[in-house]
Amino acid sequence: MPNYGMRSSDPLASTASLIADPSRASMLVVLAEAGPLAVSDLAAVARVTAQTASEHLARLAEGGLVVRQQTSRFHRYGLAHPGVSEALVALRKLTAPVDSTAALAAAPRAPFAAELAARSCYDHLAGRLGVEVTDALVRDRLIRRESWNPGPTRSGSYRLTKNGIEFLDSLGIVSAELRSLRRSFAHPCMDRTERRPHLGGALGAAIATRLMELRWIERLPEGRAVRITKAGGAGLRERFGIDP
Amino acid sequence: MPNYGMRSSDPLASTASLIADPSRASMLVVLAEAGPLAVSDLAAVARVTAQTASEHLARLAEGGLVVRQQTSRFHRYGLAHPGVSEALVALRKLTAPVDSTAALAAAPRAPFAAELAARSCYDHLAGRLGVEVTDALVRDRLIRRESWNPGPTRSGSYRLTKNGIEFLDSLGIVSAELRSLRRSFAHPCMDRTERRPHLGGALGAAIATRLMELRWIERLPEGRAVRITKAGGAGLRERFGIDP
DNA sequence: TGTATACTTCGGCAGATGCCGAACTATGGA
DNA sequence: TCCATAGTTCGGCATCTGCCGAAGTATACA
Repeated sequence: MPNYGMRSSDPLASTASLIADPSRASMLVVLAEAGPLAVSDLAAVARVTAQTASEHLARLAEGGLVVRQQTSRFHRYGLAHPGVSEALVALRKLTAPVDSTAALAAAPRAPFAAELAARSCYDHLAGRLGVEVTDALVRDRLIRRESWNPGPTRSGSYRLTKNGIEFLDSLGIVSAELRSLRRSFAHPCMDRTERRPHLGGALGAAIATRLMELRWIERLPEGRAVRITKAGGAGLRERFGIDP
Repeated sequence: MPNYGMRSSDPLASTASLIADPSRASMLVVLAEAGPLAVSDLAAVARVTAQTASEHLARLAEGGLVVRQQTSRFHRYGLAHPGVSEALVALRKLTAPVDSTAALAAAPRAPFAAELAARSCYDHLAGRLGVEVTDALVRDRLIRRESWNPGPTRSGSYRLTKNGIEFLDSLGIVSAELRSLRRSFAHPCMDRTERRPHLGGALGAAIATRLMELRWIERLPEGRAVRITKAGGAGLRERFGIDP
């Protein structure tokens, strides 16, 4: 935003401007969801080059939203404090019209079963759809579960295979940068209702985002439910081999 | 922000961008503090012309942050729902570094009494300084208390006198637009520690903002305390006739 | 020592946007 | 009926900033 005539720089506005960019916003969301990440991973998530991601992260760090953690040779950026994700949540609540009674009254009742079957877990898919997509990816050897960094919090990690890269690329998910995802954050996230893991982390988020872009799924105006569209049913059947 | 290549428009980012402009941010803050206001008043607060304010308000309304209330001939814009002010608060918490232990350790201990004496009450002055400034304005007949719209929530209202307009103008606070402030929002706000009213509302916010610009007071990195600078001490003595 | 990898900095381009002057609309009162 | 006031719309300007290619740094490993 231009700064005409000497305006006093408003801290509120400048903080908001850090989140006001789509690339930075997606980075922050993924950091809130998946924990500290490397620059290249965040670049892949935001679909920008490493240079651009680096600049964004520098700005976020200067603004105090993220911190740079130096572990041996690799940097990682993480959210600076819980207040950041709280602010993201508060902002997110403003996206919907939020006239709750009117929204409820206006909501169509028809696709109720589909709503329950497909949910989003903050930024990735959950519910039956999330589990089925994950199962399909494992079944077709597009991702492989690894006990790479076992521990109490992360029960494991998925690794993207070469075929998986090609598959996602054909789906328009990222591009060559996905290589960096290959050895990083794609972790299982236990589903509450299905009692089985679904794909979380940045990879899960990237898939969910892409399915939204393709209009295969649509976020419902209220809550976390997502709806599988007609095109989505066909697409998921054809490309993922699942029958939603 | 440019929208290169076809990026999926992120609702989180676009919501944040509504707050990311200093003019809009100040309008939202004042609306949260003082309730629904007319376009001209908000223009005065943001220090922009009515045209610009109108455009900003249209954007905010389209984004669902404010609503336009039509009362007879005069429009008023107000916050659409409480979530907006909650988001403002959440964002505000991010302005300070907030590494609380480190911030506390790094904070200089010297001007402690001054910190307590001067505080800000969201966006206007509170504490001893707030009360003294208000008293001085009343004493010099620059504002006059009116029981214009008495009620349980707003115990009254201040009205800016003609002398008051000139005084504020000489301080560089607004300009001729302050005329519109004259018949609107400048309400007393009970101070918790001083047990006496200080000047709240948009007028109070405008004064606080101007004192910040003049570097007469400085917001401390943490909390609501403000510090009276050396120049501020002299200025407040000379112009307001108070001895902080 | 040289190479590979991860990241950062620099320079320049392109598009978005805030700002205002001027003109237009709508409403209420002289 | 005409005018005054509040608000909006339009056009153009200036500036900001996100984006990338290219080049520069730093660290580990052969």
